[in-house]
Amino acid sequence: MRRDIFQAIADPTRRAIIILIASQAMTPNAIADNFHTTRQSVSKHLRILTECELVKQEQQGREIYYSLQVEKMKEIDKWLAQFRKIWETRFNQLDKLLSNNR
Amino acid sequence: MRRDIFQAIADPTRRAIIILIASQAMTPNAIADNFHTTRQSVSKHLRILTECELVKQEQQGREIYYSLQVEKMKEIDKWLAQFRKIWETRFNQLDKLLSNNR
DNA sequence: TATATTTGCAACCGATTGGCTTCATAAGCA
DNA sequence: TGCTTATGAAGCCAATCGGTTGCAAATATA
Repeated sequence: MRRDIFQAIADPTRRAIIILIASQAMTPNAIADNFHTTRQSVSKHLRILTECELVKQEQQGREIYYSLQVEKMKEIDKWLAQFRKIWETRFNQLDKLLSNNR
Repeated sequence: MRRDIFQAIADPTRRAIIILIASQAMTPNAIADNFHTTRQSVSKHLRILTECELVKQEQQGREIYYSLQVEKMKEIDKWLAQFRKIWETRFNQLDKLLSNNR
């Protein structure tokens, strides 16, 4: 079973969950209230997000609070970095071109 | 059929293709040489990448050169931006905490 | 013109995905 | 001690995915 961060953020519901719990920890029930789907389906998404360490749990009585492990998001940022170099170079070239034609 | 950039980069082969053609345009045959898969399978990946505008084609005789539309990658960067804010804030809080304990 | 090369597309197939229902477990509450 | 609430796990199912083979079209080459 492939379980990497890119596959995790491929699903729109999971991306929405990530945004939802980015600023505050939430329980599965509270998260599910925000979607037109069952609590069990959200639970499955949370398991996937947990497995690739994008999310961490904190038990509090019988409730479990889920929150984003924002550090993990840097992995995507790191992957993007190699392209950022390219698009910055292209921008500079365009910039130079515009300067020469002034 | 869902066809967004996040689903496009979910597949490891597609991510490898993206990196491969990031610096130079390549034909499907040349791209397929880099993978342990058939040319048709690569062709299918290229179609998906084209459909979500991550890649553009340039016909040259009977050959078609594929290259990365690096601008499109900024969409991921834009999505990441909202989390970048959070992890920078956390870093600053940690920084402050360290300063206070100095 | 006949042949080879480059490519995309359609059809098929097994594996995976995302949702659902059902059930088991554990914690709070009357 | 029952009853309710919060949650995860298992099993089912239709849809999708990624790969394969086979074929057709267009371009280059002899």
